[in-house]
Amino acid sequence: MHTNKVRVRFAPSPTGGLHLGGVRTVLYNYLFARQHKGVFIVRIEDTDQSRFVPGAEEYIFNCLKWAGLEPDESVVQGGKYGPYRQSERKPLYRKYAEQLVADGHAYYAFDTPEELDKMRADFKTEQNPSPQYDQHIRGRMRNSLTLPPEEVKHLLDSGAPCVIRIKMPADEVVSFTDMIRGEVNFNTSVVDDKVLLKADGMPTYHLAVVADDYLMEITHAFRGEEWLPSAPVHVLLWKYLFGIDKMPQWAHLPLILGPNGKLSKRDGAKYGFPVFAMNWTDPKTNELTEGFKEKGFLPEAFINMLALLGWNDGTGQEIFTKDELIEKFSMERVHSGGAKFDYEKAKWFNHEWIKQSEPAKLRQQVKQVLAAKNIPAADDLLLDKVILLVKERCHLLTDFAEQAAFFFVAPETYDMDAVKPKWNESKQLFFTEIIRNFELAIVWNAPDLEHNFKEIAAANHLKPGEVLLPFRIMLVGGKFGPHVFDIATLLGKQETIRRIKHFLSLLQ
RNA sequence: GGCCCGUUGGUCAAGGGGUUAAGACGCAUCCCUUUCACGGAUGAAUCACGAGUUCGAUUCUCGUACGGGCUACCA
Repeated sequence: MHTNKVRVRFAPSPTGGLHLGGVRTVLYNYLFARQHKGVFIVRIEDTDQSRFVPGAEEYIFNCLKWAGLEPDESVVQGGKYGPYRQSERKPLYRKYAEQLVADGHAYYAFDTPEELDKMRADFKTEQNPSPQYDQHIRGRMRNSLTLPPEEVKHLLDSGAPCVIRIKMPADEVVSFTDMIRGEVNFNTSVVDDKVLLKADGMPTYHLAVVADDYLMEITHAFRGEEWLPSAPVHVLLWKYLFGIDKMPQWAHLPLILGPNGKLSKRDGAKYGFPVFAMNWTDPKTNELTEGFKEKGFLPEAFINMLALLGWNDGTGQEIFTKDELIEKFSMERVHSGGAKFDYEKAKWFNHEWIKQSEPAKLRQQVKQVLAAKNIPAADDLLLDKVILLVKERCHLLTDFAEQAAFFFVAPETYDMDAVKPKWNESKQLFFTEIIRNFELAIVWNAPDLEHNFKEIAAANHLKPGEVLLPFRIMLVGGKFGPHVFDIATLLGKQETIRRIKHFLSLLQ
């Protein structure tokens, strides 16, 4: 049954938007799997039924699809290790928990939520603000370790609500080797008796992750650093249940920090930059949180940026294609320290990707951006030329709306302040002459246009600079855009003349 | 509070006993460009602090400080 094939998994709980850190975990899983010709699995961790959020699961897969990080096995792709949704695996877990009880590594606990609250309140001191259900406390609680066997049997038989807790050893050192951090040690004396199986029969993450990683033959397990403190529980579970030699290799990824510590789903919209891969609408509040996709990011750039957030190949190279990442990524070169997310740098990555993309590659996305602003761009040939001309000044795909619009529709407003104060009779004459000259033009290209333009300017005793800016405003509406003669070329003879005439009429 | 993880410029970071301590983002100035960008150039770090090991520590060890995470019948 066991193979040597690399099998990794991303195990999200479908409770809301998929944020940066989640996508990066997916990415590292994906890259690792591809590099080792292994299998990438997505397993849905939906054991907490109270946190079910409709649509969240589908949303996650949409994000993965957009990012180009689709799994080989999952609820969508299927596979031989299913079901891939833990809620559908519910019957599998109980036997492992019971086995642990039978082996003396776990016990039944009958404490009610109220009793647990009371315990926490009673034992709370300044020295110990959050008392745990651990070896010091379990002797005072209602569980199969403290209750007489007959009573335990009675409670069990009568179906009294009960959980199964791991019985942490009194004083053992649990250690394992993390692929990023090296050897990590914990003393079991300070780890609490985590619940393994909940009263509703569902496993907690702790039991589920171990059982499913075993059942799905996971060879390498990557997750966020926030899981490090509970790693000893998982290591012990592996030891008790399946043998430590079968345990996957762990890598605890450094956290991606926001301005105030760990990025959280809750604060999704409050940072001034996106944290989710794609737009997420909370089904309860109907609140929309903007995603990187909708903000105007290219998936290639998004992935590239995420890969470099915590990893680099040591050469200084920053722009990587997905294939390059697959080839060069290594878990050993992942940083151990958390990284503060820098939105400016993220935009730089996107800019780089836009600049080096062929117009045809950007065409559909740019079309969508323009369509959203009701700007028609049906002519692909024209659109491609426009994209080529303006892409270097677009950091986000949405920037194309401003940078490309005037090629398709005449400006609605003009920066009059840049023209009017310096307008005079000779400029007026110059542009009427330009119109005549353009109307007679047989060839229509940038060099000839520029040549004629400057020659006429000289004949009118005008410096080119005096009339270049007004000309730009006439065509574009503002002080921006590519070289003005390139714009006129693409606009075409009729439209260029039309815009000059129109602007001249506005000046009257 | 306890436990765990971290700490090289504002941010991402290379380097892991002897270096002028890379590079990128951002910022500033300049060049190019009679718009805006692109491109190019230049500028900015006593490697958190204190001990120790050493001929020599940014690099190794230990403390301290600071930052972060965890401390639920959530993941």
